[in-house]
Amino acid sequence: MTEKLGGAEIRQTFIDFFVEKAGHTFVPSSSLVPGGDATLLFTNAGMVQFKDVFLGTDKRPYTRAVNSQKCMRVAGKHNDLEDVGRDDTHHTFFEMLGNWSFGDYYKKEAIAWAWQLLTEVWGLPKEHLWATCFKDEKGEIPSDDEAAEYWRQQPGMDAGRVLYFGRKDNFWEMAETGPCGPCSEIHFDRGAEYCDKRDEPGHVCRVNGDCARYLELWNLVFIQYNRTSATHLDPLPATHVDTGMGFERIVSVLQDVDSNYKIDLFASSLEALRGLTGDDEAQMYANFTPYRVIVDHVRASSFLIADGVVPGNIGRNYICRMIIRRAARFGGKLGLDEPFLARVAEAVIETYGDFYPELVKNRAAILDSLTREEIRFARTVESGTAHLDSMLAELRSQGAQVLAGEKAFDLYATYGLPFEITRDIAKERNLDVDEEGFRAAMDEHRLASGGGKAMGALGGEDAEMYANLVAALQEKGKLGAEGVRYDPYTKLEVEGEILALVVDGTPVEAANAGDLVEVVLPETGFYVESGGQVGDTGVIASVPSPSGKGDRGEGWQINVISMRKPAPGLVVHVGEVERGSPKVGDTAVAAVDRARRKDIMRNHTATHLLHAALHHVLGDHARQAGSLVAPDRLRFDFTHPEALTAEEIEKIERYVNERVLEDHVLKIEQKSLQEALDSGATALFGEKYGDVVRNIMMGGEEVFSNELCGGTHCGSSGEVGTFIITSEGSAAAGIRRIEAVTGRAAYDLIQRRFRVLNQAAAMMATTPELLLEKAQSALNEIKEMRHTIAHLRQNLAAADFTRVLDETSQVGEVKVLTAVLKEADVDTLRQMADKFRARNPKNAVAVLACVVDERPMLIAAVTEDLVERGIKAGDLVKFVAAPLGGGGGGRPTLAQAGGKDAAKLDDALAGVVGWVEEHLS
RNA sequence: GGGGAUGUAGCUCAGUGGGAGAGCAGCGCCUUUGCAAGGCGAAGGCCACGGGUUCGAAUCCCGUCAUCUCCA
Repeated sequence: MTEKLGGAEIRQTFIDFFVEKAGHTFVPSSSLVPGGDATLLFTNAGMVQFKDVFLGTDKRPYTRAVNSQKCMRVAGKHNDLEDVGRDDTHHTFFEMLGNWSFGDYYKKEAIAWAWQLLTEVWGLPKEHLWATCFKDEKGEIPSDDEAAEYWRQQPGMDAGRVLYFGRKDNFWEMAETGPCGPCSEIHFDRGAEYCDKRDEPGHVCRVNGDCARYLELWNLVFIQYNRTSATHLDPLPATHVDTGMGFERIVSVLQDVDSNYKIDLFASSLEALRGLTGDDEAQMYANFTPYRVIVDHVRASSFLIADGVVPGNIGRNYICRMIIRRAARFGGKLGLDEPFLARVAEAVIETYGDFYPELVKNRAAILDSLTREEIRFARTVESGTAHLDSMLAELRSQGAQVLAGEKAFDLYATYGLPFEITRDIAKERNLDVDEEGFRAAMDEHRLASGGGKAMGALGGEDAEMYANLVAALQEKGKLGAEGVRYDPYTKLEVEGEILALVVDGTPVEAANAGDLVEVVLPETGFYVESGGQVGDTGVIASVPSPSGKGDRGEGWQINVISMRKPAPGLVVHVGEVERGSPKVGDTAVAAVDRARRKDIMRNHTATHLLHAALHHVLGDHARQAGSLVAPDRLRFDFTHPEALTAEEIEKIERYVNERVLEDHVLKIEQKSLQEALDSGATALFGEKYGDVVRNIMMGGEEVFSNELCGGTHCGSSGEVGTFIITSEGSAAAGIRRIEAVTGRAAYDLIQRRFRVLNQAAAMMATTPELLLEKAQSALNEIKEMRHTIAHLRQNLAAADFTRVLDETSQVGEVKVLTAVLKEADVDTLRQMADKFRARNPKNAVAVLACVVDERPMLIAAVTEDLVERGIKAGDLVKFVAAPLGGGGGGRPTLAQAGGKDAAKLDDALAGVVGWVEEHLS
């Protein structure tokens, strides 16, 4: 090692080595969001984007590849997020360097190149390198002597440094079944001084040991088997190489530093952070954990946001939030209470932006999302702390010392207050928190949330049947190597022989009327649901044979209701047999429902226009996060932090309609992914593209829409017709959803709205233009009238009341008033009762009644001195209401009741005097 | 996908089955040399939405939606 290489140079020399020396194609890192793999939360290894190549369901135009893949390892089976940053080796986000052979070179070349790169290009001392090979401890799988022999042949490699290990270390499997094979690892001996177990008696440093002296640098996987069961391996016809080298680790070795966090790639982030805390280097290393946590997490979240994963409360978005909040929390430990993560993120973008341009492109979104999340978190902590305060106050009043773990968990699960913060605050007040109880409550919660069933089954068990079906048809020459020819773009109607029929998952020779059947044709124009665009429907019908006129009666018809791709190369029409009985070998015409398809095309083209409009009106951060293109409507989810204003919605709608009226011709081209991206096309994260992509552009000279898309589109934007946004709302935190209609649906909507408007205007005896004013004045009038009526009622009731005020009975010195005030409502009764008590502050009881909607209502008022003598308004009013079929209650001095039968009101009131006599003590 | 919490005046929130409230902001008048402020007054509410229980629901029950939050 002469001169230290920078991290960026190390990455580049790796790529250049394989591109220049060995003819590899450089393949850019795929998104952190794995395309088309629902079993995976994040891309966690270099092989993710090549998985289908190994499985044989995807082909690439190259057989040798080299890449540096963005990876996230967080959550998943082992949630070790809390540990990241506490040591020098773990990361949430990291890069994985790899070279790949798809049925091309194998062990000999892979080993030789690896050796050459490490020792000659990077100049690692040969005597410090060790290699491991596979030897089955069960003796069932052959040892990989071939690889071992190649290792021994490398210049400067000593045979004593080639070791064998068993399945755990040196046999690689993608899953319980599928491609697998032995692997070979290269380990680096950093020297005895790196051993961190020197104090442990009996410790011996060794490869695959447990101390820090030996580092696994590079894993070369040789895929040569297909595992069909736990005990059976078939040799593969073609063998592959899959290698992976943890980037941060190799950089730390080449730069000779004792921590992944001391490599140059973290330097500017740490420096930015120190600029905020004021620590010097020594102070930082003395308290390195918060620094490591923050720079790791900011790097991870910056890359996530660049790939469209904004902080939120579900799935990937939630992970992003968790990472950001953890970083913010550790910032607190450094005394950083104001939002600061964006400052660190700037350093990350600076460091990584050259190789990962998505960071630069999404700079504003990254900085903004981080700061917003920090603010949100601060708010959460503040309100959580308020809850904690009241809990601690209660605790203290009970003289307790320890806050129950359950309560601490409640704070966390319900109000988002992290346990550590709870503990710290409690500590400040000399109180303790039951951590064990907290963990127990957490486990219980995990169980209650139904852990584990989040991942749906992927690929039905019938996949094999369909794969066999394709193979059989290809063997018979009925299908080409590519399988069913699929062209939804130019052919809406095709004619062909029925190649297969499947009913209830079994291939059949013929189907009958009423059967739900899957139909395989040599080619089809029916679109299969993809990229949000729903599949086509239509009709498959028999073609009368040219000779016989008589088969008309034997003709059959299948109504196609959906489409699917159950296996690579196979497209099936799912439909119901309407009449007749289709047979394998029959000639058929498959025709897409054209009107429906045209509606879909309008909506899809409109979706692209909408996407462009969002960029134009809201900014580049508004990116697609989901889409549905159906015949009757379109739905579009996109990243945007707040609700749209009415003006924004109007602007967006106007922008789309203007582009429609300008009638732009759509330019649709097939080109390489790189070419498309270079031209500025928007690649949607989560979508998966082969190397040749379909690029759709609008705008001629000034392109305003440029997307990769496999969907079907109008010839020109004018065909879309009117575009109307029907709703705007929230789909998830940080994600807004717009629904819209076009063409026929838009016209129907307009017509319906016009009808309502016209009818409403007619009803109000005015014109649509003046309707708003008229409605407003009518509402004002109604309000005024209500006031007036209430007022008049009160006056009437007051007059009534004055009339009956003196018609009281005496029970001893107690004055008892009962009256029915016909015009009153409950409010008025209450006022009257108050008035009565004001006039008779002592020794008075009143029961007033009215009738509302033919139902009796009662109010009883009792002066306070009588309450002490046993006359309670609640009891009294209950007594009166009972014969009316009701009940009541309230405060001792004022109570209210209702009943059902107003006719008995007088009788019921007549009982009041007796009741008072009885209860007065 | 599942658990918990919240939804009341423009804002922050109180209100445990019977009169929908407070503070702040806004409006009017008054006090004050001015500022800061103080006093008085009026206005502002489908108590998220939809069902149910009840004589009676902001309040209890069920459902929906939205926001916050945790687990996966």
